[in-house]
Amino acid sequence: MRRLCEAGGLRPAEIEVVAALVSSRRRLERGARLLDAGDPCAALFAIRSGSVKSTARMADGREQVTGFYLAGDLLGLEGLALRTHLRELVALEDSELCVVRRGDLEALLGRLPRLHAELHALMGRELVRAQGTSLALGSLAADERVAAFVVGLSRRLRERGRDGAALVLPMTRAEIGSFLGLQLETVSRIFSRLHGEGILEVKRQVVTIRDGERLERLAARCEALL
Amino acid sequence: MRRLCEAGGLRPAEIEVVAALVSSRRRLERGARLLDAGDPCAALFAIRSGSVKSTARMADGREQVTGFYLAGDLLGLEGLALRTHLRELVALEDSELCVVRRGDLEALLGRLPRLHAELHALMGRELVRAQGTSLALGSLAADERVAAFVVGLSRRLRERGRDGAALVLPMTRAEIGSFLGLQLETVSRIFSRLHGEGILEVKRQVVTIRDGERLERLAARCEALL
DNA sequence: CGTACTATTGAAAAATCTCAAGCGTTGTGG
DNA sequence: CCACAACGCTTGAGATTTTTCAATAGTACG
Repeated sequence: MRRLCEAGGLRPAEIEVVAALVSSRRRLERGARLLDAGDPCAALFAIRSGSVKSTARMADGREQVTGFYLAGDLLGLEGLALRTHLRELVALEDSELCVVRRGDLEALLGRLPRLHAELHALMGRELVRAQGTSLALGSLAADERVAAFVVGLSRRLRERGRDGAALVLPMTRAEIGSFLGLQLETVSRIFSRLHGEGILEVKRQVVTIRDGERLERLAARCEALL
Repeated sequence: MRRLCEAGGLRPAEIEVVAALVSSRRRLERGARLLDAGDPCAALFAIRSGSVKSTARMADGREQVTGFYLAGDLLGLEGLALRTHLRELVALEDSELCVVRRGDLEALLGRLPRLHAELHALMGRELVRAQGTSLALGSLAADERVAAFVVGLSRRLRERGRDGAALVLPMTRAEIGSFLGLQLETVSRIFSRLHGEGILEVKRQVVTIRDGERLERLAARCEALL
Protein backbone atom coordinates (compact mmCIF):
# COMPACT_ATOMS: atom_id res chain seq x y z
CA MET A 1 0.00 0.00 0.00
CA ARG A 2 2.77 2.37 0.88
CA ARG A 3 4.22 2.43 -2.60
CA LEU A 4 0.87 2.45 -4.25
CA CYS A 5 1.63 5.54 -6.20
CA GLU A 6 5.38 5.43 -6.16
CA ALA A 7 5.10 8.75 -4.48
CA GLY A 8 8.84 9.12 -4.39
CA GLY A 9 8.83 12.87 -3.97
CA LEU A 10 7.05 12.73 -0.67
CA ARG A 11 8.27 11.87 2.77
CA PRO A 12 7.39 8.57 4.42
CA ALA A 13 4.65 10.05 6.54
CA GLU A 14 3.12 11.73 3.53
CA ILE A 15 3.35 8.69 1.34
CA GLU A 16 1.41 6.69 3.85
CA VAL A 17 -1.36 9.22 4.11
CA VAL A 18 -1.59 10.04 0.46
CA ALA A 19 -1.48 6.42 -0.52
CA ALA A 20 -4.41 5.66 1.71
CA LEU A 21 -6.34 8.49 0.11
CA VAL A 22 -6.03 7.48 -3.49
CA SER A 23 -9.52 7.03 -4.77
CA SER A 24 -8.76 6.06 -8.35
CA ARG A 25 -6.26 6.12 -11.16
CA ARG A 26 -6.32 7.90 -14.42
CA ARG A 27 -4.45 7.39 -17.67
CA LEU A 28 -3.52 10.31 -19.84
CA GLU A 29 -2.20 10.15 -23.37
CA ARG A 30 0.54 12.42 -24.49
CA GLY A 31 -0.90 15.90 -24.99
CA ALA A 32 -4.09 15.17 -23.06
CA ARG A 33 -5.28 17.86 -20.69
CA LEU A 34 -5.76 16.89 -17.06
CA LEU A 35 -7.45 20.13 -16.12
CA ASP A 36 -7.91 23.72 -17.19
CA ALA A 37 -7.22 26.99 -15.49
CA GLY A 38 -10.32 28.05 -13.62
CA ASP A 39 -11.59 24.55 -12.95
CA PRO A 40 -12.90 24.16 -9.44
CA CYS A 41 -10.54 22.02 -7.45
CA ALA A 42 -12.24 18.66 -7.04
CA ALA A 43 -9.07 16.63 -6.65
CA LEU A 44 -5.32 16.63 -6.43
CA PHE A 45 -3.13 14.30 -8.44
CA ALA A 46 0.07 12.38 -7.88
CA ILE A 47 2.05 11.23 -10.88
CA ARG A 48 2.55 7.49 -10.88
CA SER A 49 4.40 7.39 -14.18
CA GLY A 50 5.06 9.83 -16.97
CA SER A 51 5.37 13.60 -16.75
CA VAL A 52 3.19 16.68 -16.87
CA LYS A 53 3.63 20.35 -17.67
CA SER A 54 1.72 23.14 -16.03
CA THR A 55 1.01 26.19 -18.16
CA ALA A 56 -0.47 29.63 -17.62
CA ARG A 57 -2.39 31.44 -20.28
CA MET A 58 -1.53 35.11 -20.51
CA ALA A 59 -3.93 37.89 -21.30
CA ASP A 60 -2.91 37.94 -24.96
CA GLY A 61 -3.67 34.25 -25.33
CA ARG A 62 -0.14 32.93 -25.47
CA GLU A 63 0.77 30.36 -22.92
CA GLN A 64 3.86 29.90 -20.82
CA VAL A 65 5.09 26.79 -19.05
CA THR A 66 5.22 27.35 -15.29
CA GLY A 67 6.62 23.99 -14.28
CA PHE A 68 7.41 20.40 -15.13
CA TYR A 69 6.34 17.54 -12.91
CA LEU A 70 7.76 14.03 -12.82
CA ALA A 71 6.70 10.67 -11.46
CA GLY A 72 6.31 11.09 -7.73
CA ASP A 73 5.25 14.72 -7.80
CA LEU A 74 2.03 16.06 -6.37
CA LEU A 75 -0.05 18.30 -8.64
CA GLY A 76 -2.59 20.98 -7.93
CA LEU A 77 -1.54 22.21 -4.51
CA GLU A 78 -2.62 25.80 -5.20
CA GLY A 79 -6.05 24.39 -5.99
CA LEU A 80 -6.29 23.02 -2.49
CA ALA A 81 -5.47 26.40 -1.03
CA LEU A 82 -7.55 28.50 -3.41
CA ARG A 83 -10.47 26.17 -4.25
CA THR A 84 -9.77 26.73 -7.92
CA HIS A 85 -6.99 25.49 -10.15
CA LEU A 86 -5.07 28.28 -11.78
CA ARG A 87 -2.97 26.44 -14.31
CA GLU A 88 -3.59 24.10 -17.15
CA LEU A 89 -2.04 20.65 -16.71
CA VAL A 90 -1.07 18.66 -19.80
CA ALA A 91 0.66 15.30 -20.07
CA LEU A 92 4.05 15.44 -21.80
CA GLU A 93 3.94 11.71 -22.50
CA ASP A 94 1.54 8.87 -21.80
CA SER A 95 1.15 9.02 -18.05
CA GLU A 96 -0.67 7.46 -15.17
CA LEU A 97 -1.94 9.47 -12.23
CA CYS A 98 -3.40 8.82 -8.82
CA VAL A 99 -6.46 10.85 -7.95
CA VAL A 100 -6.97 12.21 -4.46
CA ARG A 101 -10.37 13.79 -3.94
CA ARG A 102 -10.21 17.12 -2.21
CA GLY A 103 -13.03 16.26 0.14
CA ASP A 104 -11.31 13.09 1.30
CA LEU A 105 -8.09 14.94 1.90
CA GLU A 106 -9.72 17.77 3.82
CA ALA A 107 -11.69 15.37 5.94
CA LEU A 108 -8.46 13.74 6.93
CA LEU A 109 -6.83 17.09 7.62
CA GLY A 110 -9.30 17.75 10.39
CA ARG A 111 -8.32 14.54 12.11
CA LEU A 112 -4.58 14.68 11.55
CA PRO A 113 -3.11 18.04 12.48
CA ARG A 114 0.37 16.80 11.65
CA LEU A 115 -0.72 16.32 8.07
CA HIS A 116 -1.73 19.95 8.02
CA ALA A 117 1.82 20.90 8.91
CA GLU A 118 3.13 18.60 6.19
CA LEU A 119 0.94 20.29 3.64
CA HIS A 120 2.14 23.64 4.84
CA ALA A 121 5.69 22.53 4.32
CA LEU A 122 4.89 21.24 0.84
CA MET A 123 3.34 24.56 -0.07
CA GLY A 124 6.25 26.40 1.43
CA ARG A 125 8.59 24.42 -0.77
CA GLU A 126 6.49 25.15 -3.84
CA LEU A 127 6.64 28.80 -2.92
CA VAL A 128 10.41 28.73 -2.60
CA ARG A 129 10.64 26.87 -5.89
CA ALA A 130 8.54 29.51 -7.63
CA GLN A 131 10.63 32.30 -6.15
CA GLY A 132 13.75 30.44 -7.26
CA THR A 133 12.40 30.45 -10.79
CA SER A 134 11.84 34.21 -10.62
CA LEU A 135 15.39 34.65 -9.41
CA ALA A 136 16.76 32.56 -12.23
CA LEU A 137 14.75 34.34 -14.90
CA GLY A 138 15.67 37.69 -13.45
CA SER A 139 19.38 37.31 -13.14
CA LEU A 140 20.75 34.36 -15.07
CA ALA A 141 22.08 34.42 -18.61
CA ALA A 142 20.58 32.00 -21.10
CA ASP A 143 23.33 29.39 -20.78
CA GLU A 144 23.12 29.51 -17.00
CA ARG A 145 19.39 28.94 -17.16
CA VAL A 146 19.74 25.93 -19.39
CA ALA A 147 22.49 24.54 -17.18
CA ALA A 148 20.38 25.07 -14.07
CA PHE A 149 17.47 23.36 -15.79
CA VAL A 150 19.52 20.28 -16.65
CA VAL A 151 21.04 20.16 -13.17
CA GLY A 152 17.61 20.42 -11.60
CA LEU A 153 16.17 17.70 -13.77
CA SER A 154 19.11 15.44 -13.09
CA ARG A 155 18.87 16.04 -9.36
CA ARG A 156 15.17 15.30 -9.25
CA LEU A 157 15.58 12.09 -11.18
CA ARG A 158 18.35 10.97 -8.85
CA GLU A 159 16.21 11.73 -5.80
CA ARG A 160 13.69 9.32 -7.24
CA GLY A 161 16.27 6.60 -7.72
CA ARG A 162 16.58 7.03 -11.46
CA ASP A 163 19.68 7.66 -13.54
CA GLY A 164 20.76 11.26 -13.12
CA ALA A 165 23.26 11.33 -15.97
CA ALA A 166 21.35 10.00 -18.97
CA LEU A 167 18.28 12.15 -19.28
CA VAL A 168 15.43 11.58 -21.68
CA LEU A 169 13.64 14.89 -21.98
CA PRO A 170 9.89 14.48 -22.24
CA MET A 171 9.43 18.10 -23.26
CA THR A 172 10.23 19.94 -26.48
CA ARG A 173 12.76 22.73 -26.92
CA ALA A 174 9.87 25.13 -27.21
CA GLU A 175 8.53 24.02 -23.84
CA ILE A 176 11.93 24.31 -22.20
CA GLY A 177 12.30 27.75 -23.72
CA SER A 178 8.88 28.81 -22.52
CA PHE A 179 9.73 27.71 -19.01
CA LEU A 180 13.13 29.43 -19.06
CA GLY A 181 11.97 32.61 -20.72
CA LEU A 182 13.95 31.91 -23.90
CA GLN A 183 13.18 31.19 -27.54
CA LEU A 184 13.40 27.60 -28.65
CA GLU A 185 16.25 28.48 -31.01
CA THR A 186 18.25 29.87 -28.11
CA VAL A 187 17.74 26.68 -26.12
CA SER A 188 18.83 24.62 -29.09
CA ARG A 189 21.93 26.74 -29.68
CA ILE A 190 22.95 26.47 -26.06
CA PHE A 191 22.55 22.70 -26.06
CA SER A 192 24.75 22.65 -29.13
CA ARG A 193 27.35 24.86 -27.49
CA LEU A 194 27.43 22.77 -24.31
CA HIS A 195 27.78 19.73 -26.54
CA GLY A 196 30.68 21.34 -28.38
CA GLU A 197 32.39 22.12 -25.09
CA GLY A 198 32.13 18.52 -23.98
CA ILE A 199 29.81 19.29 -21.09
CA LEU A 200 26.76 17.51 -22.51
CA GLU A 201 26.05 14.92 -25.11
CA VAL A 202 22.89 16.02 -26.90
CA LYS A 203 20.91 13.84 -29.25
CA ARG A 204 17.44 15.27 -29.61
CA GLN A 205 15.50 14.00 -26.60
CA VAL A 206 18.48 12.27 -25.06
CA VAL A 207 20.85 14.45 -23.05
CA THR A 208 23.80 12.87 -21.29
CA ILE A 209 25.85 14.74 -18.72
CA ARG A 210 29.53 14.36 -19.61
CA ASP A 211 31.13 16.89 -17.30
CA GLY A 212 28.88 17.38 -14.29
CA GLU A 213 31.45 19.56 -12.58
CA ARG A 214 31.48 22.24 -15.26
CA LEU A 215 27.74 22.00 -15.68
CA GLU A 216 27.20 22.65 -11.98
CA ARG A 217 29.65 25.53 -12.12
CA LEU A 218 27.60 27.11 -14.90
CA ALA A 219 24.43 26.67 -12.88
CA ALA A 220 26.09 27.58 -9.61
CA ARG A 221 24.50 30.97 -9.26
CA CYS A 222 21.13 29.56 -8.38
CA GLU A 223 19.58 26.82 -6.40
CA ALA A 224 18.80 24.49 -9.28
CA LEU A 225 15.75 25.16 -11.35
CA LEU A 226 12.67 23.09 -12.03
CA MET B 1 -8.29 46.35 18.58
CA ARG B 2 -9.41 45.35 15.12
CA ARG B 3 -7.41 48.01 13.42
CA LEU B 4 -4.48 47.62 15.72
CA CYS B 5 -2.08 47.02 12.92
CA GLU B 6 -3.98 48.61 10.06
CA ALA B 7 -3.80 45.21 8.51
CA GLY B 8 -5.56 46.45 5.42
CA GLY B 9 -4.32 43.64 3.22
CA LEU B 10 -6.10 40.99 5.24
CA ARG B 11 -9.72 40.00 5.39
CA PRO B 12 -11.89 40.88 8.35
CA ALA B 13 -11.63 37.45 9.91
CA GLU B 14 -7.89 37.51 9.60
CA ILE B 15 -7.52 41.00 10.91
CA GLU B 16 -9.35 40.07 14.03
CA VAL B 17 -7.24 37.04 14.70
CA VAL B 18 -3.94 38.57 13.79
CA ALA B 19 -4.67 41.71 15.73
CA ALA B 20 -5.33 39.69 18.84
CA LEU B 21 -2.03 37.92 18.38
CA VAL B 22 0.25 40.90 18.17
CA SER B 23 2.71 40.56 20.97
CA SER B 24 4.74 43.69 20.39
CA ARG B 25 5.76 46.37 17.95
CA ARG B 26 9.06 47.08 16.40
CA ARG B 27 10.52 50.16 14.75
CA LEU B 28 12.95 49.85 11.89
CA GLU B 29 15.00 52.62 10.40
CA ARG B 30 15.49 52.87 6.68
CA GLY B 31 17.96 50.20 5.63
CA ALA B 32 17.68 48.23 8.87
CA ARG B 33 17.49 44.48 8.55
CA LEU B 34 14.50 42.76 10.09
CA LEU B 35 15.87 39.28 9.61
CA ASP B 36 18.41 37.28 7.63
CA ALA B 37 18.06 34.30 5.38
CA GLY B 38 18.50 31.19 7.44
CA ASP B 39 17.17 32.67 10.66
CA PRO B 40 14.90 30.27 12.48
CA CYS B 41 11.36 31.49 12.26
CA ALA B 42 10.47 32.85 15.67
CA ALA B 43 7.85 35.30 14.50
CA LEU B 44 5.89 36.72 11.60
CA PHE B 45 5.46 40.42 11.00
CA ALA B 46 2.74 42.69 9.75
CA ILE B 47 3.66 46.11 8.42
CA ARG B 48 1.93 48.88 10.29
CA SER B 49 3.58 51.70 8.40
CA GLY B 50 6.44 51.97 5.94
CA SER B 51 7.64 49.39 3.46
CA VAL B 52 10.02 46.45 3.28
CA LYS B 53 11.91 44.60 0.58
CA SER B 54 12.67 40.91 0.65
CA THR B 55 15.91 39.81 -0.98
CA ALA B 56 17.56 36.52 -1.81
CA ARG B 57 21.29 36.14 -1.83
CA MET B 58 22.56 34.11 -4.74
CA ALA B 59 25.47 31.72 -4.64
CA ASP B 60 27.85 34.32 -6.06
CA GLY B 61 27.00 36.77 -3.31
CA ARG B 62 24.87 39.14 -5.33
CA GLU B 63 21.40 39.75 -4.08
CA GLN B 64 18.12 40.06 -5.88
CA VAL B 65 14.90 41.62 -4.68
CA THR B 66 12.13 39.02 -4.51
CA GLY B 67 9.32 41.27 -3.42
CA PHE B 68 8.15 44.58 -2.00
CA TYR B 69 5.76 44.77 0.92
CA LEU B 70 3.61 47.71 1.94
CA ALA B 71 1.68 48.74 5.03
CA GLY B 72 -0.88 46.03 5.67
CA ASP B 73 1.17 43.15 4.29
CA LEU B 74 2.10 40.07 6.24
CA LEU B 75 5.79 39.05 6.13
CA GLY B 76 7.53 35.76 6.61
CA LEU B 77 4.86 33.28 5.59
CA GLU B 78 7.37 30.79 4.15
CA GLY B 79 9.04 30.85 7.55
CA LEU B 80 5.87 29.57 9.13
CA ALA B 81 5.72 26.68 6.69
CA LEU B 82 9.42 25.85 6.64
CA ARG B 83 10.52 26.75 10.19
CA THR B 84 13.28 28.88 8.73
CA HIS B 85 13.19 32.20 6.96
CA LEU B 86 14.68 32.07 3.51
CA ARG B 87 14.89 35.70 2.57
CA GLU B 88 16.45 38.79 4.01
CA LEU B 89 13.97 41.50 4.97
CA VAL B 90 15.13 45.12 4.92
CA ALA B 91 13.16 48.29 5.57
CA LEU B 92 12.95 50.61 2.57
CA GLU B 93 12.05 53.54 4.79
CA ASP B 94 11.48 54.10 8.50
CA SER B 95 8.80 51.57 9.30
CA GLU B 96 6.78 50.16 12.14
CA LEU B 97 5.90 46.48 12.39
CA CYS B 98 3.68 44.28 14.46
CA VAL B 99 5.28 41.11 15.78
CA VAL B 100 3.35 37.85 15.89
CA ARG B 101 5.22 35.08 17.68
CA ARG B 102 5.13 31.82 15.81
CA GLY B 103 4.32 29.84 18.93
CA ASP B 104 1.29 32.00 19.67
CA LEU B 105 0.03 31.69 16.14
CA GLU B 106 0.46 27.93 16.01
CA ALA B 107 -1.22 27.46 19.34
CA LEU B 108 -4.22 29.30 17.97
CA LEU B 109 -4.16 27.29 14.76
CA GLY B 110 -4.83 24.14 16.74
CA ARG B 111 -7.98 25.68 18.18
CA LEU B 112 -9.27 27.45 15.09
CA PRO B 113 -9.34 25.21 12.03
CA ARG B 114 -10.85 28.01 9.96
CA LEU B 115 -7.72 30.04 10.53
CA HIS B 116 -5.74 27.17 9.10
CA ALA B 117 -7.72 27.43 5.91
CA GLU B 118 -7.17 31.17 5.84
CA LEU B 119 -3.45 30.67 6.12
CA HIS B 120 -3.60 28.13 3.33
CA ALA B 121 -5.34 30.66 1.15
CA LEU B 122 -2.77 33.32 2.01
CA MET B 123 0.04 30.97 1.07
CA GLY B 124 -1.75 30.00 -2.10
CA ARG B 125 -2.01 33.63 -3.07
CA GLU B 126 1.70 34.16 -2.35
CA LEU B 127 2.41 31.16 -4.54
CA VAL B 128 0.36 32.55 -7.38
CA ARG B 129 2.04 35.92 -6.97
CA ALA B 130 5.47 34.30 -7.20
CA GLN B 131 4.46 32.35 -10.29
CA GLY B 132 3.09 35.54 -11.77
CA THR B 133 6.48 37.13 -11.29
CA SER B 134 8.15 34.24 -13.09
CA LEU B 135 5.71 34.63 -15.95
CA ALA B 136 6.40 38.32 -16.21
CA LEU B 137 10.17 37.91 -16.13
CA GLY B 138 9.96 35.12 -18.65
CA SER B 139 7.82 36.73 -21.27
CA LEU B 140 7.49 40.48 -20.86
CA ALA B 141 9.66 43.11 -22.50
CA ALA B 142 11.33 45.64 -20.26
CA ASP B 143 8.74 48.36 -20.75
CA GLU B 144 5.91 45.93 -20.09
CA ARG B 145 7.56 44.88 -16.84
CA VAL B 146 7.93 48.44 -15.65
CA ALA B 147 4.34 49.19 -16.61
CA ALA B 148 3.11 46.09 -14.79
CA PHE B 149 5.13 47.09 -11.77
CA VAL B 150 3.60 50.56 -11.63
CA VAL B 151 0.11 49.18 -12.20
CA GLY B 152 0.60 46.64 -9.43
CA LEU B 153 1.88 49.21 -7.00
CA SER B 154 -0.96 51.56 -7.83
CA ARG B 155 -3.52 48.82 -7.40
CA ARG B 156 -2.15 47.75 -4.06
CA LEU B 157 -2.14 51.27 -2.73
CA ARG B 158 -5.72 51.77 -3.85
CA GLU B 159 -6.78 48.54 -2.17
CA ARG B 160 -5.47 50.02 1.04
CA GLY B 161 -7.38 53.22 0.60
CA ARG B 162 -4.42 55.31 -0.49
CA ASP B 163 -4.00 57.41 -3.60
CA GLY B 164 -3.38 55.14 -6.56
CA ALA B 165 -2.32 57.82 -9.01
CA ALA B 166 0.39 59.76 -7.20
CA LEU B 167 2.96 57.20 -6.16
CA VAL B 168 5.95 57.86 -3.96
CA LEU B 169 8.35 55.03 -4.61
CA PRO B 170 10.15 53.94 -1.47
CA MET B 171 12.64 51.89 -3.47
CA THR B 172 15.52 52.91 -5.72
CA ARG B 173 15.79 52.28 -9.46
CA ALA B 174 18.36 49.62 -8.68
CA GLU B 175 15.90 47.80 -6.44
CA ILE B 176 13.13 48.03 -9.01
CA GLY B 177 15.53 46.72 -11.62
CA SER B 178 16.65 43.88 -9.41
CA PHE B 179 13.04 42.88 -8.85
CA LEU B 180 12.18 43.12 -12.55
CA GLY B 181 15.32 41.46 -13.85
CA LEU B 182 16.58 44.68 -15.46
CA GLN B 183 19.51 47.03 -15.00
CA LEU B 184 18.83 50.25 -13.16
CA GLU B 185 19.69 52.24 -16.29
CA THR B 186 17.02 50.37 -18.23
CA VAL B 187 14.42 51.16 -15.60
CA SER B 188 15.41 54.81 -15.66
CA ARG B 189 15.27 54.97 -19.44
CA ILE B 190 11.83 53.41 -19.52
CA PHE B 191 10.51 55.82 -16.91
CA SER B 192 11.86 58.60 -19.08
CA ARG B 193 10.26 57.18 -22.19
CA LEU B 194 6.87 56.74 -20.51
CA HIS B 195 7.24 60.30 -19.28
CA GLY B 196 7.99 61.49 -22.81
CA GLU B 197 4.92 59.69 -24.10
CA GLY B 198 2.71 61.39 -21.54
CA ILE B 199 1.85 58.16 -19.75
CA LEU B 200 3.65 58.97 -16.52
CA GLU B 201 4.98 62.02 -14.78
CA VAL B 202 8.32 61.03 -13.29
CA LYS B 203 10.22 63.11 -10.77
CA ARG B 204 12.71 60.91 -8.98
CA GLN B 205 10.74 59.18 -6.24
CA VAL B 206 7.44 60.67 -7.27
CA VAL B 207 5.63 58.96 -10.12
CA THR B 208 2.23 60.18 -11.21
CA ILE B 209 0.01 58.21 -13.53
CA ARG B 210 -1.19 60.53 -16.31
CA ASP B 211 -2.72 58.05 -18.74
CA GLY B 212 -3.81 54.99 -16.81
CA GLU B 213 -5.47 53.54 -19.86
CA ARG B 214 -2.32 53.32 -21.94
CA LEU B 215 -0.33 52.19 -18.93
CA GLU B 216 -2.71 49.29 -18.32
CA ARG B 217 -2.59 48.42 -21.99
CA LEU B 218 1.19 48.16 -21.80
CA ALA B 219 0.93 45.94 -18.75
CA ALA B 220 -2.04 44.02 -20.07
CA ARG B 221 -0.18 40.84 -20.84
CA CYS B 222 0.14 39.86 -17.21
CA GLU B 223 -1.82 39.92 -14.03
CA ALA B 224 -0.14 42.94 -12.47
CA LEU B 225 3.20 42.48 -10.83
CA LEU B 226 4.33 43.06 -7.26
C1' DC C 1 29.79 73.43 1.39
C1' DG C 2 31.21 69.13 0.23
C1' DT C 3 30.46 64.20 0.10
C1' DA C 4 27.77 60.35 -0.94
C1' DC C 5 24.07 58.57 -3.06
C1' DT C 6 20.63 58.27 -6.71
C1' DA C 7 19.05 59.26 -11.20
C1' DT C 8 19.55 60.40 -16.03
C1' DT C 9 21.56 60.11 -20.55
C1' DG C 10 24.72 58.68 -24.40
C1' DA C 11 27.37 55.48 -27.17
C1' DA C 12 29.24 51.12 -28.02
C1' DA C 13 29.09 46.18 -27.02
C1' DA C 14 26.83 41.99 -26.15
C1' DA C 15 23.04 38.95 -25.73
C1' DT C 16 19.01 37.35 -27.52
C1' DC C 17 15.32 37.27 -30.89
C1' DT C 18 13.38 36.92 -35.46
C1' DC C 19 13.13 35.17 -39.84
C1' DA C 20 14.49 31.72 -42.89
C1' DA C 21 16.18 27.48 -44.59
C1' DG C 22 17.31 22.70 -44.21
C1' DC C 23 17.56 18.19 -41.97
C1' DG C 24 16.18 14.10 -39.31
C1' DT C 25 12.31 11.40 -37.23
C1' DT C 26 8.00 9.69 -36.76
C1' DG C 27 3.80 8.27 -38.17
C1' DT C 28 0.28 7.56 -41.78
C1' DG C 29 -1.99 6.22 -45.85
C1' DG C 30 -1.47 4.39 -50.32
C1' DC D 1 6.92 -1.31 -47.55
C1' DC D 2 7.49 3.13 -49.32
C1' DA D 3 6.55 7.98 -49.89
C1' DC D 4 5.25 11.88 -47.96
C1' DA D 5 3.53 14.95 -44.64
C1' DA D 6 4.05 16.75 -40.09
C1' DC D 7 6.70 17.88 -36.49
C1' DG D 8 10.70 18.97 -33.89
C1' DC D 9 15.49 20.28 -34.02
C1' DT D 10 19.49 22.70 -35.73
C1' DT D 11 21.96 26.43 -37.82
C1' DG D 12 22.80 30.97 -40.09
C1' DA D 13 22.41 36.03 -40.66
C1' DG D 14 20.64 40.23 -39.60
C1' DA D 15 17.64 43.05 -36.50
C1' DT D 16 16.48 44.38 -31.99
C1' DT D 17 16.70 44.77 -27.19
C1' DT D 18 19.21 45.22 -23.26
C1' DT D 19 23.54 45.73 -20.94
C1' DT D 20 27.82 47.86 -20.02
C1' DC D 21 30.76 51.60 -19.42
C1' DA D 22 31.19 56.33 -18.78
C1' DA D 23 30.04 60.97 -17.86
C1' DT D 24 26.91 64.38 -15.77
C1' DA D 25 23.58 66.22 -12.76
C1' DG D 26 20.28 66.54 -9.02
C1' DT D 27 19.38 65.79 -3.94
C1' DA D 28 20.04 64.72 0.84
C1' DC D 29 22.72 64.93 4.74
C1' DG D 30 26.32 65.88 7.76
